[in-house]
Amino acid sequence: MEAAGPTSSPRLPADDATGRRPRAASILDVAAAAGVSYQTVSRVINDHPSVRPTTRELVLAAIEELGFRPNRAARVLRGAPARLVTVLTSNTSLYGYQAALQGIEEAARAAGFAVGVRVVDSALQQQVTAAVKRAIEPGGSLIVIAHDQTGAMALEAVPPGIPMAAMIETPAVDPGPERPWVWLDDKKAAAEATRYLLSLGHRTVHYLAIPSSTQTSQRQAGWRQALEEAGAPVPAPVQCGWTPRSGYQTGQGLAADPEVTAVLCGNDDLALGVMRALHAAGLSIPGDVSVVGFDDTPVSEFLTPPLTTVRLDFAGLGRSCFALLLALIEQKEARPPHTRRPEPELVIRESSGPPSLPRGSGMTRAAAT
Amino acid sequence: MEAAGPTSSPRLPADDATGRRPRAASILDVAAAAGVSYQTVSRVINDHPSVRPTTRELVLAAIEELGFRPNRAARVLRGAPARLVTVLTSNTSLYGYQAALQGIEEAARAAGFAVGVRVVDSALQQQVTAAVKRAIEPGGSLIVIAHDQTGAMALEAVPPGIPMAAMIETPAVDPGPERPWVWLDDKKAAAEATRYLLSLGHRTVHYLAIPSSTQTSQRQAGWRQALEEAGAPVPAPVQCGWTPRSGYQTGQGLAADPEVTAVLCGNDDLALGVMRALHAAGLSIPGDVSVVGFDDTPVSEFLTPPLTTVRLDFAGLGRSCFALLLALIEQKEARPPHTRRPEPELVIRESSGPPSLPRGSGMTRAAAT
DNA sequence: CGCCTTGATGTGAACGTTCACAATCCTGGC
DNA sequence: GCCAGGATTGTGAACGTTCACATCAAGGCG
Repeated sequence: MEAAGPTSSPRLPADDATGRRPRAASILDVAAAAGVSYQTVSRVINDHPSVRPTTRELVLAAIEELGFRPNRAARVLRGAPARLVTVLTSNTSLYGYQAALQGIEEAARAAGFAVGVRVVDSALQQQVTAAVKRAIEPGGSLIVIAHDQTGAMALEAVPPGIPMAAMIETPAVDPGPERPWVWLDDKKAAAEATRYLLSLGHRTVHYLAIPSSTQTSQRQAGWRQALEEAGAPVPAPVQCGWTPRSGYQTGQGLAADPEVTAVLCGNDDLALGVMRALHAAGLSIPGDVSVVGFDDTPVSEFLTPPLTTVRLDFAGLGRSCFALLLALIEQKEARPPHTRRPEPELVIRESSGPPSLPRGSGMTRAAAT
Repeated sequence: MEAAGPTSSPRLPADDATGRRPRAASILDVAAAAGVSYQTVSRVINDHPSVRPTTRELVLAAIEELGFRPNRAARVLRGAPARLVTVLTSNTSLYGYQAALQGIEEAARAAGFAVGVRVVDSALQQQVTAAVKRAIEPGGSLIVIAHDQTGAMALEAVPPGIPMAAMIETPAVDPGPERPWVWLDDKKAAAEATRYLLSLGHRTVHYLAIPSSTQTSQRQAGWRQALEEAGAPVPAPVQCGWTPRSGYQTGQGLAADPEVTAVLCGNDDLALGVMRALHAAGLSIPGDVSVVGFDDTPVSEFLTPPLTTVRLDFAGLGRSCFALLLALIEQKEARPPHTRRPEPELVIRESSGPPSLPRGSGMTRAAAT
């Protein structure tokens, strides 16, 4: 690390004798070196068919020697697509967002696209609109992560005509293939998780909601539907934030309510906070209360107890989303590829189990009816 | 979400009647609308002093009306700095990297810079060098996150002359202010955490190392130094990966070794895995083994038990790093601002406590001298 | 009153690339 | 040996911006 090595000069913009950064080699420099016209060089770097093989070799050698790389700005100025995707998101640290970004980056890199990130953190439509406008570059494209209110507003604010795809919350009705939108079907998954908890013998399941761009998310709708189909009582869903702290605060309330024996949390961070609060209140998991999360973050498997959760492949969704965008840009068939949607999957671990009624009776404390 | 709203057309690149995207307004359009020359418009958007106030108003009105925004590509082509920073990193999901990226993004956004992300995932110098070359845009700048081998290779591969700053591992000796490098001094923090554990009465502290770009990281050196100064035995450090799984696997070995009563982990994810393994082996934390991590990730406070850890402000470091880069680019005084380094801080929670010798004697099993 | 300075504005050129079109070179058929 | 016609190569222009320089009006000053 501390070896001075070959790069011993301080990294300052001005570098050579003239005090100017040495201009990068251009197509003209290559042309001169190869003894051809600049247009021939252009043809070579664009794989135009009618270049004599010997000429091509000549040019390629010159390119190699001069370390030539085409100037992206010039291409874009000329009207070429910039092979750039800017990700619009309200957050970069929450698991779902971060994993989505990772998936997009992977796919974009594989396709030779540059990736930009622009965080939009306002809740005011006007400011969001302005931020979206700033994010639009000539020749560029957009992916909007619209898992929340701000994201949905950003999606709304994207003007027509610019290549775009979006990751959205599960919609109530399929918007149809002409909308460049992808999502994970978490309604089904929420229902499955709820049915699973009911099947363990719980009388009902309480739901902790993460913020949503809609009044009631499909995640919540799936939960409700499963309860109703089973004839179980439907408790009021509890509105929470995204963070473990939010789950912790909510969990303190749940701990005091002996009716609560099973909790479905809108994400794993909430579940983590809930488990902490329950544990601190002297309740055992899953002995007294079962806790199920959403996401399957990398840590969930190693919590105490390991968390039962619905795995959501946000990285895969990000890759799909980019694939959709790419198809749109390249317009192969004018029909979006309708990429496979990664299926959510319930991962059963140790934070869920049969109830021991009345709660608290089990191994922890004496019953109190 | 599903409201068709004002944007009812499918988002396809071709949009208006001609099938071409409508060209964005240029400086010439604005000039025509305002009845001045294009150069005057250029002067207005660049805050050139000698424009008559009335003229300026005229131009600004035209800009507003046409929704004009200067074409970045054209400016860059002309030689202007692109106000673009590309973050080179080997990872986007690990906490330290992700928090650093977040900090950089915040600072960059505040300064009106666009942010690019480029993941370099090879361990081969040649491939890393090629990736770095590809990441360099005329007029652009670079931030290298060099917390690991790949990052250090990338840093090495950045040619002189392009504006760059880097986040590095704590160096053994201060490289001096002319290196545009920032870091968190985790040597001191590691020593502090180690002394803290010794002060609780532990005979020694075991260290689980995350991968490093150097043979022995300063984090590890701080641990060793604290042990030596206290005259405590120095166990062989255990090389681990980054993930909870890696910590879990290592933790299984530690659980079997009755000598181990205090473990210092290179990051919180390792600590999490270790705690899981110890717990699974029937050991109590901190009763049998104390566990201390590094990072203070958002979940650490809510683990069972809450994790004692060294808080590292990667987001703050990212902001500092960008500030350094910006100073370099703007060359105010040719002296880097020597931004304040966020200080690591030991956060004592419940995963650490006095030992109960011999291990397992305390409340868990019978003593055996 | 005319010269010089200063402020305000306009014109030409250049950044690096690709498109449209023109020019040149072959190759083969007759 | 000549010419059609494809293959190959070259020239001019344009993308949107800013720098360098020219122009023009107005004002200060001797």
